[in-house]
Amino acid sequence: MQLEKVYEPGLFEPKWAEWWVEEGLFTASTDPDRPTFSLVAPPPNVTGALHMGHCFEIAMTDISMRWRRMRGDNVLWLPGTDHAGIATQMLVERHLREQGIDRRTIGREKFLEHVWEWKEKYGGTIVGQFKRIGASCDWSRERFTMDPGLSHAVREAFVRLWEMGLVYRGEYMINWDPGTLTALSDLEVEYSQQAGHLWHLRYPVVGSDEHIVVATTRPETMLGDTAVAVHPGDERYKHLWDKKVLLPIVGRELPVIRDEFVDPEFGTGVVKITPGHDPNDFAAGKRHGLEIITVLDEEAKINENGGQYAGMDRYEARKAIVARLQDEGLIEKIEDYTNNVGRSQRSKEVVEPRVSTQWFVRTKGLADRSIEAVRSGEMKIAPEQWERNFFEWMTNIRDWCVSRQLWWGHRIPAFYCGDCGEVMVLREDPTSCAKCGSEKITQDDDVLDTWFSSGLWPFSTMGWPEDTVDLKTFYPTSLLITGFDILFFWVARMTMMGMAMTDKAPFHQVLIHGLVRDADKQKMSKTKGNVINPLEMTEKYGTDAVRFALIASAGQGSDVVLKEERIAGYATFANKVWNAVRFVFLSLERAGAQPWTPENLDEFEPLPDEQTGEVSLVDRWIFSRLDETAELANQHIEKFRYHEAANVLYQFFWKEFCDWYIELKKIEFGEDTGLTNGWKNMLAALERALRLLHPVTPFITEELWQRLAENTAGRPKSLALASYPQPKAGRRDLAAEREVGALQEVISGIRNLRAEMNIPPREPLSGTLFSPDASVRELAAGQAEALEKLCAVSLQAAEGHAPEGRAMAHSADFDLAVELPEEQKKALKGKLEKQMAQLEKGRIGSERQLSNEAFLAKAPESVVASIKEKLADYASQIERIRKTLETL
RNA sequence: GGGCGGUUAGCUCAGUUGGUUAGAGCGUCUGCCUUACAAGCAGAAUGUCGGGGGUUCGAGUCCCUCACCGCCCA
Repeated sequence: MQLEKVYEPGLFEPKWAEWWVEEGLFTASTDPDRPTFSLVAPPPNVTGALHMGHCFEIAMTDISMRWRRMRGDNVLWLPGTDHAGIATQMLVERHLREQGIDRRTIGREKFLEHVWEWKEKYGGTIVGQFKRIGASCDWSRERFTMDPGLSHAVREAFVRLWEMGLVYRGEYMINWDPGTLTALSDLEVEYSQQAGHLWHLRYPVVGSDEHIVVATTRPETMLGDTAVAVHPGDERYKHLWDKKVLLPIVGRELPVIRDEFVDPEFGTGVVKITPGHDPNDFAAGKRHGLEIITVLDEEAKINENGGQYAGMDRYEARKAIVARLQDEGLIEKIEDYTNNVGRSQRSKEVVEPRVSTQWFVRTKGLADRSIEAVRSGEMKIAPEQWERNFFEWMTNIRDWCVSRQLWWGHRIPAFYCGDCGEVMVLREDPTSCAKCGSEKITQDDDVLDTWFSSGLWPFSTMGWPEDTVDLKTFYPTSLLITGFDILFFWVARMTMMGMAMTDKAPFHQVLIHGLVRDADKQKMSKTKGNVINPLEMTEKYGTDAVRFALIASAGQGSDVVLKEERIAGYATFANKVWNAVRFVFLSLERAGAQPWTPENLDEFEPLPDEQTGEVSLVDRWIFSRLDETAELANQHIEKFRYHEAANVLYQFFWKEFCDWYIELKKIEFGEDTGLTNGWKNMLAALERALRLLHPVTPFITEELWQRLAENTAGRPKSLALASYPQPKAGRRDLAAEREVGALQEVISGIRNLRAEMNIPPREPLSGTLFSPDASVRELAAGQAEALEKLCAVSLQAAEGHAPEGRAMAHSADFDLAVELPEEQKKALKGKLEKQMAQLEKGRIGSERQLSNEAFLAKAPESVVASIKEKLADYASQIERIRKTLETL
C-alpha cells in the first residue's frame, strides 16, 4: 500500500484516461427513469490540435458533467469534430502542392479522396488528446459533421429551409476572399486599421472647363465607375445636377446622381460610384439603376474590362493608374488616411467586395424567434451580460451567405436544368427536370458554410431528422459551454437552426466563458509564439494541475491569465493531497490495518471511541466541516462558479484536512492498534474528501480512491460513479466547530507568542487558560496531548477572566497566561499594543454605528444585535489587554 | 460612431441578495529538517477597493459622472 514519495502524475494519468474510456463509464443510457443532463461539446476543427482554450472549456465542462453524473443523473456529453471547410481544404491543398499536385488538375473527386485520407490520418489527433485529459465524454456517440447521418441532416435542413422560403439564391455583393477563392459570410471578415491614402481625383465636367474632385481610398476601382454622386442638399454642386463628367483613362461619361448616403463632410462631398466593387455603391447603383461593371477577377486582378490594365493585380494597378492620373494632372492631392481594412479570417487576404450569385439564409424571422426564446427564459445565457450582446447582434442581423466555392464540405443540393433553367432543391438527386423533363441536369458546384452543419449540431448528432430515442431523451440539451468568440458564429446559428428545424431552442442554458491569455494578457497564438502547450504542461505537472490552474484563475465569464508558475502551484496542491494520503497509508500500515471505507458511503456517521463510547471532538469537527464544504461545493458548481468551488475545496483540503485534522489525529496513531473506530472515521472522512475533489481533479482522486476502496464490497468500480457528497440536514455540529475553533485559537496564540518573542518552537511552556466558557476550559485537559504536540504547551484551566496582568494572549473566548522570562516583556508589549490598536478600530466603528439613531431605528434587529455583541467583545478584550499592559 | 466589460495587496484575481476588523494564490520578511509533503511547517507584513458626486442607518457592492485599459459591431 506504499505510495511513491513524490507525486508523479505521469505514472497513473494515462492509465485511468484509457480505462475510463475502455470501461465505457461515460456512456449515457436511455433509461427514462433518471433525470437526464445533456450537453453537446463544441466540435473542434478536425485538423486541429489541443490548445489551452480547449483545456479550459473541457475542464469546466468536465466538472459539471462529473458532478451531475455523481449526483445520479443520466449524463450525456456528446463529443465530435467539424470538417472546417476552408481550413482543411487549404491545408490539404498546401500539402498537395508540396508534392507538385494542383487540385484543379486532379479534379473534385480525386481531391476529396485526398482530404478524406488526410482526415483519417490526422483527424483523430485532437480526439485522442481530449481523452488523455480526462474529458468524460460518451465516446460511443462521437460524431463528425461529414458523417453520413449528419450529412443527411444537412441536406434535409437545407431543403426544408428552401421549402419554407428561408433560403434563396441571388446576385448580391458579398465578401470575396481572393486567397481561397470563395465567398465569406460577414462574420468571417476581420477588420483592422491600416495606414493608407485618400486620393483626390479630378474628373472633368463634360461641356465645361470645370472639373469636380472625388476622394477615394481605392483609385484602381475607378475603372468600374458608373456615376459620381453628391448629397441632394449640398448647394456647392447644385449646378452640376444635370451635367455629366468624363471618367479619365476610360473615357466613359458618368451621370451626376443625387443620393442621401453621400456625406457632404467627407472629402470634397463628391464620391465616385463603383457598384461592382463597393457595398454602398452597389446599393446606390440599385437605387439609381446604374450599370454594374466588374473590373476585378476572382483573384483580384484587373479583368478584361480594365483595358490596358488587365492582368495586373489590384495593387499594381493602383500604382499604374495613380501614376497615369498624375501625369495627366488629374490628381488634386494625396492625403494620409487610416482606413478600416477587412481581411479573410482564414487566408488573411484583404477581402474584396464582389458581386456574385450566392445562396443566402433569410435570418430575420429566425433571429426574432431566437430573441424571444431568450426573453421568455426558454434559453438562458450566463453571465447575463451576454444576453445583451446576443440581442444586439440578433437585432441587427443580416442574411447569411452560406455558399462557399470549395470542394470540401456539404455540396448544396440544388440542381439546375440545362434547358429551361429550372432550379430544384431536393432530398434526392433528380435524373430529369421537374419542369421540362430534360435530362441535362447539373448540381450546384458550391458547398455549404461549415457553420451551416455546425448549426445543426445539437440535434443532427442525435439522429435528426429521424425521431430517435436519443433525440427524445436528450434534446433540447441541458447546457452548452462555449467561448464568447463563437457566440455569433455558432450559438446564435444553432439557436436559429434549432428554431427552424425543431421549433425549440437547442439549449436550456448557455454558459459563456472567456479566453485563455498569457502572462501579459495577450491572446495566445502560434504566430506570437506565446502559447503554453497543454500537453507539455500535462506531462510536466499533471492534468489535474493544469485543470485546477485554469479553473481557479477564472472568475465567471472572465478571461484566464495563465502562467506556468500557476500550474506549478497547483501541482504542489496535488502533491499535498498525494502526501496526505501517503501519510495516512503509512500510519495505517504501522497500525497494522488495511485500507477501509464504509459500505454505505453517504450514510456514514463518525463512530464512537471503543473505550470512552464518545465520538472524538476532531472527528465530529471534520465531518461537520465536510458537510459545509459539500454544501458550498454543490452550490458553486450548480451556479457555474467553478473557481469558487475549486477554491473552497483547495482551502478545505489543505487548511482544514491537512493542517488541522491530520495534525490532530496524529495523536491517535500508534503501533498495532488495528482498525480502530478512530481510524474508520479518518478513512471515511478522507474518502468523502476525495469524492468532493473528484470533479476538479479526477486523476489523482481516482488513483487514491481506488487504493483506499480496494477491499470495499459493493463499491462502484470507479470514483466517477460514486456519489457526490451532499450536505445533510442536522449533520452540522456547530458545537464541535466552536470548540475546535477555540482550540485552534489557543494553539495559534501560543505559536504567535513564540514567534514574536523568539521562543524556540519546542521549548516547553506552561500556563493557564482562563475562560468563562466551560467547553473552552475543557480543552486544557481534553486536548492536552494536542496542545503538547502542536505547540508544546501544558495548560491548566481556570474560570472567568485572567487576574490583572496575568494574560499574554487574548481572544473573545479566553485569556492565556503563560510563564515568560522577564526580558521578553518588551516584545510582548509591542505585540499587545498592535492587537489593541486593531480592536480599537473595531470598537470605534461599532460605537459610531450604535450611537447613530437612524441606524438603530432602521437597521434590522439582527444586525443591531450582532453589532452590540461585537462591541461587547471588543470592549471586554480591550479592557483585559489594557490591564495586562499596565503591568508591563 | 454604437454597444459591452474592466480598474480591489508588489503580481494575478475572488468578493453570490448592500451588513463583523475586505479575502486567496504567488511573491516578500522571520523562524523551523517537528513520525507525509522543504513542491513542506509555523508566524508576520501589505489595501484612500481608479477619481469625484449621489442614494442609504450602512456602499468594494446600487445610481450618476470623469479618467484610463480591453473587447465586439459599424
